[in-house]
Amino acid sequence: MGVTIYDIASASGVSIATVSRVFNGHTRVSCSARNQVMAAADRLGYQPHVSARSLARKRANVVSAVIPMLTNLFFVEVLRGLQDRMAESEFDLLVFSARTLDEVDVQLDRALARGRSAGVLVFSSPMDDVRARRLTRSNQPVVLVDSVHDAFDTVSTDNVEGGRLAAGHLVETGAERIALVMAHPDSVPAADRRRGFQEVLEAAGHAGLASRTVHATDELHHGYSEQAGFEAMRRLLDLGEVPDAVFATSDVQALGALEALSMSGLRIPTDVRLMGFDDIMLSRHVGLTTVRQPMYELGRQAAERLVTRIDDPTREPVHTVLKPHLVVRGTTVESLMTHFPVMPEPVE
Amino acid sequence: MGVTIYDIASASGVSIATVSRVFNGHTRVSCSARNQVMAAADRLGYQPHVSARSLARKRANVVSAVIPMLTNLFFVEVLRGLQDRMAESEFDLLVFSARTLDEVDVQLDRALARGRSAGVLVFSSPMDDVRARRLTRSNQPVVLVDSVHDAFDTVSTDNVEGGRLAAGHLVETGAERIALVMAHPDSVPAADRRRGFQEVLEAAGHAGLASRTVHATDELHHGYSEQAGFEAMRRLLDLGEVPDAVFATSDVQALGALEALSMSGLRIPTDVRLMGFDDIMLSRHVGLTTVRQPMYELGRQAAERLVTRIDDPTREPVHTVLKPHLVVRGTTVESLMTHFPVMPEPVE
DNA sequence: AACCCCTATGTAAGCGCTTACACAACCCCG
DNA sequence: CGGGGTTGTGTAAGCGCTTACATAGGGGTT
Repeated sequence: MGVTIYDIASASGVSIATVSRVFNGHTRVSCSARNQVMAAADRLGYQPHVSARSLARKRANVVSAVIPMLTNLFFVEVLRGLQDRMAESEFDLLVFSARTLDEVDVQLDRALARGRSAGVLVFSSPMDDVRARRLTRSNQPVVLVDSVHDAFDTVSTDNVEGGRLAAGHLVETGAERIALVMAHPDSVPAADRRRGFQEVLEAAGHAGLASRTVHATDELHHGYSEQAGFEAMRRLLDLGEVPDAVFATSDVQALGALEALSMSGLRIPTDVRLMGFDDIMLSRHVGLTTVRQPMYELGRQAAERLVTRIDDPTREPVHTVLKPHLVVRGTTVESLMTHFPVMPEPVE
Repeated sequence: MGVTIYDIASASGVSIATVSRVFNGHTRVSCSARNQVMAAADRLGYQPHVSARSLARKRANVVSAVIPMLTNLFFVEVLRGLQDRMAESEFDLLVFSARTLDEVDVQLDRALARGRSAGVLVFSSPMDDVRARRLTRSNQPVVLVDSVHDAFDTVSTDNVEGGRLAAGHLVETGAERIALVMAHPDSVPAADRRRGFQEVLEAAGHAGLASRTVHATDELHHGYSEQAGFEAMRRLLDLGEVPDAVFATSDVQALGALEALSMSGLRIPTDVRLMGFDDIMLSRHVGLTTVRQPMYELGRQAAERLVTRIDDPTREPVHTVLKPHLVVRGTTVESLMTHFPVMPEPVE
């Protein structure tokens, strides 16, 4: 059924070792032997058997990516970066996506299965010690994306700085009663964003953020969903005082908040300025001001890092931190508010 | 480094065959032996070696998905359905995404590599005979999604019907000068949509569609991009006559067209009605009228079909055709036009 | 011509698992 | 109590490949 190196060997009059060598470029093989083998392989349509190879080499030519919530477009963008980098390498990409945060551990198990992959990318998953030990024990190269831990390579965005950018922008637009729609407090990125946000606000003499903070809580996604943002915003409005600016710790939440605000008859940005975090594709179309994470780059660099580490598993962990950027659109600046926002952007 | 069945065998005082049997549920094993093995495996942290297993079983526990253009949110939705179904099975999912349509063949090659996977899902790729033969020769279970070919299982949407729905809606809204933004003519789904569209238009006595048809051409994506839609719309407007309704064969194209229209100072839907096809997430937020493909379901069913076929490779190919639905929003009906559209929808 | 070294190749031992086959122990029945 | 059928287990032969080691030539050197 399948053409094996034995077939090629007998068809080209050499031993299987030579055939194998040809297909690995490895050792020196005479030109004539190489040609014979190539010709035979071509004629018979030989393809090396992937599993046999991984077994013999003790190394898979696949890497795993564990991604929570493919519903969040953030991950889609990151995934693209990942894909693009991986396509350039010898590795294929196994995607383990989790519908809920609880499922992450299940998928992590699948991803870590022995012989499964040469390395693992873990996205946006809080790294408690239990999980970290699991990763360490698996004895595989690991790269964390959008979360940080000393023991592993990490690629993430400077979330504190992102929070600062957001606060700076809102203050500049003259906002007074600034509110915050937070994700689940366990989310480290969200906590960091808040920290930077608060820091700048306090420095600018704005008090009372705490009383205007609501948590988007949905058990499944740590608050990172439109629904959760919507509900959080409703709760915020129910508090009585209408804020004149809202920062949501992610775009999906901001979109939910947007719905809630406009349902309450509030005008954006006249009555309330609104901004998010990430800059997913949608935000451009909706005209949402946000802090851009270089998502594609996050994915690309993570892939890069993993490939490097697979090559040399002994080096010290490297922590890459990418800079976020402010992207000002209509939800904070009246003059930028158009129903149909900007020009299509060519794809990265 | 790795715990093998040999370790478990000696630790539990049985032979490797018994250990293997325990881990495959397969043959009858005595309760006591089973317990011993389980205990030892637990104690030593045994995990079966994935590659060794595939090699011995002659069957991988992985399936491949070849997906063009993860930039198009359509595929993201389908991918989610796929993922969800696969998570329920024993199979893990290898994702081969292509940046351009040309890359599809490259990725197909990787996906078809011998021993790589138990089956392959191919998305939205025109099936010429060359490709079909490649797939057949690879001798693997194959399921086509969003494209059709007699020799394989397929899961797709009734695109002709979708085209009819679109035309019906536009005619109903009283449109007179109806235009079409097509994808590359090689795209079978787009051609089908056009066919249904045209059919209804002619039946309703509308002539001249041909002269109001432009092709979104971008070499890389068969016209399925915002940019291509934008440019096509510009060309359409340059023709002189301003249409009062435009149907684009996909939402991404429609979004590009939307930009072009509003840049020309045309009001939507007052001056020009606009609709797309797919109903990607974005469309809801932008308020784009469209014909909804059940994308998630497309993915799920494709996965289902593949799993079934892997179980029984001999059965006749099955062709599943899902029904599209009209989704009316603000870009065709004035009264539905709100700046910030609808309530967040819970995720499927 | 004896020596050494280098290159090209072959032989065979795995990699960790599945599974056909053989066999021993046991039970039921006549 | 012996024959025939279970049932549980072990032995060993792969699955298709990589690779350490051995070996056979073929120079080049002294």
